[in-house]
Amino acid sequence: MPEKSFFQKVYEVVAQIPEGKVSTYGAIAKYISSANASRMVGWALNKADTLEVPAHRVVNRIGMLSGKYHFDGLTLMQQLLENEGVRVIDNQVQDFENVFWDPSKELI
DNA sequence: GAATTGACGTTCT
DNA sequence: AAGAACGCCAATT
Repeated sequence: MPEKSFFQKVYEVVAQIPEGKVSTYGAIAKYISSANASRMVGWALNKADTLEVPAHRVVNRIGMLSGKYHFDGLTLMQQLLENEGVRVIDNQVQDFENVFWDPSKELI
């Protein structure tokens, strides 16, 4: 087995984000490659469309649902988060610090 | 096969 | 303080 690719690591981390919590592209990217390869995280999630990856739990650093346009509906991402207990108003996560899930701290 | 792009973030000017 | 440029890895054209 070759080493896990960047994408595969992204899937692992994102898949472990607990309900009611969200993470950021930068945090995940930094946790994986120790560099701000945040764009690749977005790419990975774009390809992860078919996979069972909670891409809706990943937002940008300001807690904004920047990738909501990649979901079926314009409010699907927001609805998914609200369904998990995350308050989202106008494509922005409320209490972002409170629901922020840092892989480098929470994940082993 | 080379150039461009892509759900972002940091750094330089 | 605000805006522009660069960096990261992989995929698409």
